[in-house]
Amino acid sequence: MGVLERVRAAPVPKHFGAKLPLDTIIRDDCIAAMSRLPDASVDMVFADPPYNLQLGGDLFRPEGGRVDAVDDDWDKFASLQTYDAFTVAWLGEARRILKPNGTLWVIGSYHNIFRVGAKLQDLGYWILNDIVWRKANPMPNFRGTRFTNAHETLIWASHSDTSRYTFNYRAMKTLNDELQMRSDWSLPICGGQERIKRGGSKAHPTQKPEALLYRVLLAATNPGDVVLDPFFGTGTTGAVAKRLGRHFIGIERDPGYVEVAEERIAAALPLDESGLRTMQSPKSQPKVAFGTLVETGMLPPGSTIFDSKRRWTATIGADGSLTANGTVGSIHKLGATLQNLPSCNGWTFWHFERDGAVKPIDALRQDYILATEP
Amino acid sequence: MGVLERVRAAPVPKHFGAKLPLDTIIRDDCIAAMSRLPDASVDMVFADPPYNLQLGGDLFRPEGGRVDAVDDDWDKFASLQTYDAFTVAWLGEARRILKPNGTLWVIGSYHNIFRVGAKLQDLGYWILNDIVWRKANPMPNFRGTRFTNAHETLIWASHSDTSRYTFNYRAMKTLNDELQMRSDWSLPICGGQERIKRGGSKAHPTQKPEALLYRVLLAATNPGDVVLDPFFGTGTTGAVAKRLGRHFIGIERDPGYVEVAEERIAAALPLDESGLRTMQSPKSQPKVAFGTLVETGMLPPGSTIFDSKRRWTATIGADGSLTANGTVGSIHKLGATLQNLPSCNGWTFWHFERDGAVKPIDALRQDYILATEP
DNA sequence: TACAGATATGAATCGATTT
DNA sequence: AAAATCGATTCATATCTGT
Repeated sequence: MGVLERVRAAPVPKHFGAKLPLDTIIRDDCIAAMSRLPDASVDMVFADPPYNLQLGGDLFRPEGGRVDAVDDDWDKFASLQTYDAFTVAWLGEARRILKPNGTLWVIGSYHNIFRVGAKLQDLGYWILNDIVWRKANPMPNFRGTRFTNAHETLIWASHSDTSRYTFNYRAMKTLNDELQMRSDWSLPICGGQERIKRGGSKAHPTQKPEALLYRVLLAATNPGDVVLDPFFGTGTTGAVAKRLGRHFIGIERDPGYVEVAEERIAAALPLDESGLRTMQSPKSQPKVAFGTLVETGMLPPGSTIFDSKRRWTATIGADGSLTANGTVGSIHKLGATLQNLPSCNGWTFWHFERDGAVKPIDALRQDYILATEP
Repeated sequence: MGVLERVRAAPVPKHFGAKLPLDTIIRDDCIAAMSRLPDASVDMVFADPPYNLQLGGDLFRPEGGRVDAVDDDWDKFASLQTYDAFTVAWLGEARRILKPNGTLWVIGSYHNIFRVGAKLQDLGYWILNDIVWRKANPMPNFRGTRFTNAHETLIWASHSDTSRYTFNYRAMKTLNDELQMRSDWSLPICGGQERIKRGGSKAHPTQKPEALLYRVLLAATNPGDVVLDPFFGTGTTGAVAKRLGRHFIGIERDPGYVEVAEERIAAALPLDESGLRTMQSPKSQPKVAFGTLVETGMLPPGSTIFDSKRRWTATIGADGSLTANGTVGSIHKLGATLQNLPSCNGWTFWHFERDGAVKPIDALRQDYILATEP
């Protein structure tokens, strides 16, 4: 039940046999290392495999800086077929090692997650949920060419469709202020003090936040369970497992990452109550944009709104823009421009009419929030 | 350009030839109907394919690839392969019909979206974003055995990786209160007045909200574009396309759904010009050369401009060239050279002073455009 | 010290047009 | 076809710098 206080890179025996190398990092290729682990021996596999991003040339920020992109060799694959073969290989070994009632978690982005999801279904895994990690602070789309890529996807799957898997429903509900935990999780990306640095720059290009692993392990393992992470990196899974009283087995090929992970896990302490609280996601009320009221037909495009004294009337555009006196802008900006003020709260400035009554458009926003809140 | 006021189910000719059956519903199997549409003829395909993996039909039984093992999984694997064959069939036809610069949207859940995503990558589509439709009011998980399934996933993909697709960046930014639109969209599920009923119960089990299609069509089509929906159902795509001044082609096998869709689209009101207007990106504004501002005396030759921090000052030449520190170049090139950057937007980099206020020279360009617009 | 302002950065499949 | 040129584009958070 106890988790080791110290962790060392394990030697590499031919077989681990029935004895699992608990709370150690195996420094080896993930498939080779997995092949030496016994059947049906771990309770969970958490995997953060390479995404195969296929990035092109450099990307520059509007102010001139260069984006420090993932250009590591471990993320490069010759083709989609090569990536698929790699995926089937590690997913297959993981399923063999997983207990019949164990579950698999994989995280990915649109570059790879569809391939991973299809292959794990092919192998007989049974998908329980797909989880959206909604990033509170993603990198913007600098070129204005697509939607801001603001989330990653996790797949949660059991060994098979008959598995009696662990799901700590009550813990999740408590964690979510007495509401059922949903399939979309809002969490910040890993930064600040938590982000590990070496020589002034990030130790790993894709370090995951501990809050993410915290929720995964709390939801789907029990204390004392064994979690295998075949793409251990700098050991987020190991650090959180130790904090939560779960065992881990890490596999990592890169000696530099292993070294960082060893130090990190050795320093990790079981969380006390105060620590737990800080790891929970801030309850961020989703903001309602004016455009949402337009999309949902509460204020249809082409209709008009006006200020309380009807000095100005504005026509609503399909994108939620306003036009008045030949000027176009958002509800806030146009209100400021017309009044010749530096700023203006459009929600209280603009009004609409329903059944003879004139109300600020903010009332519609309140209606929307009330109608859509759980 | 105009969208038909009335819509009828189209007869089923052998071929549509070069003439598209615009703003009609083809009452037929989706793949049969698609096979009669010409190559490279539509701007967008929006598809909400069946999620049910237990497709009984023998139409797409994988040939030859019999599964030898006789166990409980046989049915499951057979149905996965059947679903894949169906997916490849309709995705392939859709790609043939799509213009080279057209885009595909598919919506699905974890049951099918990974298979669809993998197959569309295999076929050469290029994924631009995966979009999470975060349901504001999802159905709870009554048994408490999983996370509340509170989202669905859309994939947005272009015909190929070299496509020059449509993305109305500015309209999306306006719609989202002047912040870049992200890849996660919070929208309510379809209910209330919008949910179509027949005989007291819902006319279609998975009717999508119009707000979802509204955002999709506003983001990735232009007025007058043609949208093909091969799984038309009760015609949400058609209703929104008509409202937004886009053309649609619907394909639906079920006569009951076709009937509902016909009535619904006939009742939909198209927006007039004022409602259709969206904020334009500077890209589509009339181009103004820097030299024009010099010629018109807004920035006379010999006067100086500088960056916001006044680290560099440049003198304007008679031809609109700039000179600073003995270097000559365009507003963009000199800005890049001085900062030692690969590129620079001179319009926002260089500033001028008027009445004590410092403004970017782009403000002058806006003044010029406003003054000279008809 | 406190606060304001400037700077740095995160899994990114992130042009278009003319010569 | 390749190269040069034109020109459009960023949000949230953490840390550093200067007053």
